[in-house]
Parts: sequence; structure tokens; C-alpha cells
Amino acid sequence: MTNKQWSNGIQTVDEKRAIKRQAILRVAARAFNQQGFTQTTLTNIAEQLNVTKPSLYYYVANKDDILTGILEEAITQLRSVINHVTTVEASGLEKLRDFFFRYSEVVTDDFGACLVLMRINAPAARFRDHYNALSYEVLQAAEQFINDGINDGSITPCDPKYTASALLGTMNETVYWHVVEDRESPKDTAVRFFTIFETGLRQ
Amino acid sequence: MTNKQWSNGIQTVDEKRAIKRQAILRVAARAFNQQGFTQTTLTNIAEQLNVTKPSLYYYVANKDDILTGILEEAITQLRSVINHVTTVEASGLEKLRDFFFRYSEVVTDDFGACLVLMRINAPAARFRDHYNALSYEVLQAAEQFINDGINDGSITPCDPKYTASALLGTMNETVYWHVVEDRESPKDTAVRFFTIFETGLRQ
DNA sequence: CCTACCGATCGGTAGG
DNA sequence: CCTACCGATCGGTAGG
Repeated sequence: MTNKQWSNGIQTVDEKRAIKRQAILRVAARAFNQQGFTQTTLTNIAEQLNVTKPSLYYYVANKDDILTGILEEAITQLRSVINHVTTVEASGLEKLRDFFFRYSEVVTDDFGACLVLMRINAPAARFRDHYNALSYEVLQAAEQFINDGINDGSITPCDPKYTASALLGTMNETVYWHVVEDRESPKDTAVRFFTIFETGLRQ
Repeated sequence: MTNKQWSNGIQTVDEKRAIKRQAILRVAARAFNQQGFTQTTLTNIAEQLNVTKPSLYYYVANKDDILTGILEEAITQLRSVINHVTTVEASGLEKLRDFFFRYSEVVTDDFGACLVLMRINAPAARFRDHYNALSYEVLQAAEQFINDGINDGSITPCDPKYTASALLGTMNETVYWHVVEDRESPKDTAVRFFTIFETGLRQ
């Protein structure tokens, strides 16, 4: 019989494994984002965790498993953003703005950035399905908010597909910014970018 | 004494070398864009040209030299676009639009795409200087056109730096589109994207 | 322009 | 969790 108080805060073997696996994914994601998947060696990742390469294989199956784990984590986070914003009661423009902000925060995190960069990074072909499936959901969601906005009068009539892509392109731009160097918070950047889209260029 | 008519259309040894080198760069650029620099082997490039790997070394110094050659070609093209648009007599908005269109065409070509993708592709760190220097020039040019537009009243007051980055982010989006699959012409895509920026979202 | 080859790197495993 | 090691790949060169 397990004593609740006794076992409180004490981790089971499985919990310890999960935590260490998560630590590997985090370190790996950061390395992949900075050097690329192929350039990053398992020895390199192991060193940052103060262990040797073979030790990693107790927590992950292989190098591909690491990347898959990262991508799945990011996809879960992004799906949750889509679901949240979809259920909000607000105008289309407000939902689009909210989505833009939340998306930009997820996607500037190590895991989210890895997903976005993966679409073009070295091993993309092998992992493109992960990106493509999600990319479609994200575009669909953005399109939906734009259509909502056109219908409720908060957004000017436009091509929802291209508008969604232009917004995502700009969002992804913030990913590169924040991977390469420290800047103001992703949210602040997102606010500035979204304002440009809202206002438009023409006098 | 060289007979002009006689030598017309007949290539010198140097010309033949330059043409073959160019062919290598072109095939390599396409491969780098699709598979990434590290994933692309010299054997792979050689096979597409129906020669063996060692033959390439008659035309290029090494793998890095190939990429450097591609990047320099792209940089030359982009500088020429900047110079051209800078000297045009037109409103700021018109210059920005013209720049957007021309940039999008250069950057969806094999060489131009390679430059844009290189900012995050595997060997980025080693070649980042090439990208950064040009990226700065491109941003500066876009900012200049935006400032011109604000001053001549063709563009609504905005933050030129962020606006330039948002535009470039969207431009780069077209690169991914056209690298991954065939679509309508880059120009047509650019027209649609720019319209969104001109109009703005808010009703 | 090719055949043959070297040196180094790296993912992954054996075995404890 | 580590030491030791294998197999495969790949950039680059020798030498013709």
C-alpha cells in the first residue's frame, strides 16, 4: 500500500525517465534550431547533459526519435492554441489577433521553433508529414477566423487563403528573429507585426 | 591573330570551364534547396551531371566553394534589383511594390532561394555573413522606400523597420511555396500578398 | 575525366 | 550509466 504522504514528491522510475527524456528533447531542440539536425551530433547533446552518448539510448530510441518527440510536443501545444481560440466568443478580427499572439509565443519556444524550422531544415523530407498536417490545420484555423471577420464586418473583404499565408509568413519571421538573437518578447514583436496588417500601407 | 568570324561561337577553354562550373552551381542549388546542404552529397550532384565526383574538382575547389559561388551569384542579382528600384522615379509605395515584385522573382530562382534558405539551413553558421550583409542591405532599401512613401504621402505612417521585416517575411514565404511545389508564377503570388499589405485588414 | 583509395565523423551496439 | 568498438557515409586526393 502506497503511503500518499510518504511518496509525495518522490518520483517513480517512470517519472524520472520521463523527466530525463524531456531534458534531452529540450537540449536537442535548441541545438537543432541553432546548428540544424544533421550538424548536431548525439555526443554534442550528451555533453550538454554531462553524460556520454550511449546513455541517451536509455531514454530515446535513436536520433529520429528525438526529433519526432520534439515535433509531437510542439504539435500538441499548437493544437491546444487552435482549440482555445476557436471557442472564444469574439469578433473574427479579435480571434485572428489572439491566435496570432498565442501562435507566435508557442512558435518561438524551443519545441515550436523546431517544428517551424523543420519545414526547410535538412531532414525535412523525412519529417515533412508532421509539419504538413499541422500546417494545414493552422492555415485552416486562420482562414476560419478571417472568414468570421469578413462575415461579422470586423475584417475587410480579402482572399482568406493568401491572407492567412501572409500572416503565417510574418509569424515565422519572428521565429528566426528569436532563434538567432535575443530581442524584445515574442509577444511584443507579434503586436507590432499584427498592427501593420490591421492598418494597411495605403494612405 | 584571331579571326573574329572563325572564332565566333566557338568557346575558349576558359569559357567552357565557366559554363560547366555554372551548371554545377545550378544543379547544386536545386539540390541544396530540396535536401539541404549537408544531405546533398557531391556524388549526388555529379550523377545529375553524368560525371563522377572527382570530375567536379576540376571546376570547383570544394563543397563550400559551390555554396559560396551560389550565394555570390544571388547577392549580385539582389544588389542589382536594389540599385534599379532605388533610381526609379515614383512614389514610395510604387517603389516598394516594384521592389517586392522583383525581389520575389529573384528569390524564387534556384540561386536566390538558396540564399534565403541558407539563413536557417544546416551550414548557416559558416555562411551567415553572406546572408547577414545582404539582408541588411535589403532591409535598408525597403525601409528607404517606406520612408519615401510616408514623406510623399503614398504610405500611411508606420514603423518602417517592422514593416520592412513583415514584408520580407511574407516574401520569404513565397520562396518556400515555390521550392516545395509548383504554383502560379512567383509574380502572381507576390501581387496577391502585396495587395493584402496595401489594403489592411481592418474594415 | 575516371579508378581507387584515405581519413574522419558519426549513429548505433555489445557488454558490463 | 560507461568503455570500447563496428559499419557506413562522405569529402577530398593520388595518379593517371
